Amino acid sequence: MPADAVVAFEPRKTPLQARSTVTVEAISEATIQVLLSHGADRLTTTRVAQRAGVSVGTLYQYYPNKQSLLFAVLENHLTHVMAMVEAACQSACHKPLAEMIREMVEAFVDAKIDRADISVALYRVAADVGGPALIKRINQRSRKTVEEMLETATDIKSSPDKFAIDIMLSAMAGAMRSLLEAGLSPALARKAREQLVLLCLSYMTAATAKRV
Amino acid sequence: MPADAVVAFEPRKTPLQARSTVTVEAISEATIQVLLSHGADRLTTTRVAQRAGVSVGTLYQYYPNKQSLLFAVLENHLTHVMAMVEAACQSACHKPLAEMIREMVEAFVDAKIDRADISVALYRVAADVGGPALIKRINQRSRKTVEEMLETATDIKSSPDKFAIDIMLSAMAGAMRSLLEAGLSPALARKAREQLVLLCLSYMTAATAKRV
DNA sequence: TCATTTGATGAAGGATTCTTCAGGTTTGGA
DNA sequence: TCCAAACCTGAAGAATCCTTCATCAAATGA
Repeated sequence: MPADAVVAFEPRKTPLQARSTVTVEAISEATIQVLLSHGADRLTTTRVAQRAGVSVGTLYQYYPNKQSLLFAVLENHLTHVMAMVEAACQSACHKPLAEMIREMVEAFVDAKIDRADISVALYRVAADVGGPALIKRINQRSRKTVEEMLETATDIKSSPDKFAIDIMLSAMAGAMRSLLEAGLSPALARKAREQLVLLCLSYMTAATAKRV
Repeated sequence: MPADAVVAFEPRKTPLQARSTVTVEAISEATIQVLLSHGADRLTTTRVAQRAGVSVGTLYQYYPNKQSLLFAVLENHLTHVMAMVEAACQSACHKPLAEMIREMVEAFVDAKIDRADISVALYRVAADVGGPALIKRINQRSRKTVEEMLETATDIKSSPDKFAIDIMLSAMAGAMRSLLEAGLSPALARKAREQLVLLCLSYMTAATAKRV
């Protein structure tokens, strides 16, 4: 394969019969299982197919290559976490800054902890081809969501600039990553929530104050 | 290779003659070059050797395997960044909190920006076997360094707990990573320094206040 | 029922890459 | 000068893994 080969990520074929719907579901689930039990670098298409109870050929009928498989799982996870955050941002509109931040951060932390093992497994996948671009998209969308929420805050005159929001979100995600990778007991999880809220809130407060 | 095989990271043999000293230096440098030009997943031992102007066999005389090669480069980078941070912490002892944080954060940001390309290339290496353990060690040492510095602060009664420091450091590193991966222009670099200082300082201030 | 479409199989091709080792070259000291 | 140790070479072994395709099985609908 040439160095600059273009890799397709889109599914090759969409299931029509009920039978194949079950199959793609099984493959998707098996991908996560193998990711958890063997790790990203020892995940092979044959192993995934075996775990899903189908043959490799079947796998390649729905995913053009191995990367598209991992990409699909990563996209699914990120989309899910982001949906949680978006919902929190929706419900926190027109409230004071402190409540906004708390709801948003807690939604993020809870979503991550809820799928801690998958999160950890996917941190390696995220570095693969396609991952960075996807993350960039998700980041931009997250930034926009938070930005729009902050504009409705009842107790600040002007919301912080885009750059500050980016910093906050990446700091939050980075700290969370470190915590997850270190292994997070339920006891620490509560503390983590609290501290991450404090981190984001104190920064947002400071960043906002500067512009009033 | 069995799933739980133990991989050696230590150099296989230490150079005695001047000739071989040059060789290992060339191999180490070539590893970085290949990392930058081809990326972590397209780095092969043959390519590194070729770039270094030696044969593969020579490479394997000093590094027991490919991973130890990458491990060495990663360790070198992390150690360098950490030395910068430690120096800053040293010189910031017995000063007010705000100055401490500023010096520490700026040292970190500058060190990272100074080797931005290597940093980005190594983020993928860091996820490989051996990386997590190394990072854990570095994190602990960083935490200790910052902790000791904070205890000499002239304007706070009690320093924040370990957990809060961990959060701050991982948030700082996470935000920096995101910035580096997005590509950081010199203009943005200044803004990043400033904002990361604000992030860490506002959090430390808040975390400290709670315990006084 | 039966033809057509959809789905599944898995051995084998093809490509990549790590690592070794038998044999050669260079160095440094006696 | 000469030898032993250090150093270097690179073709080949060995292992792994992605992906295809000829072939078979199942489902759909007319």
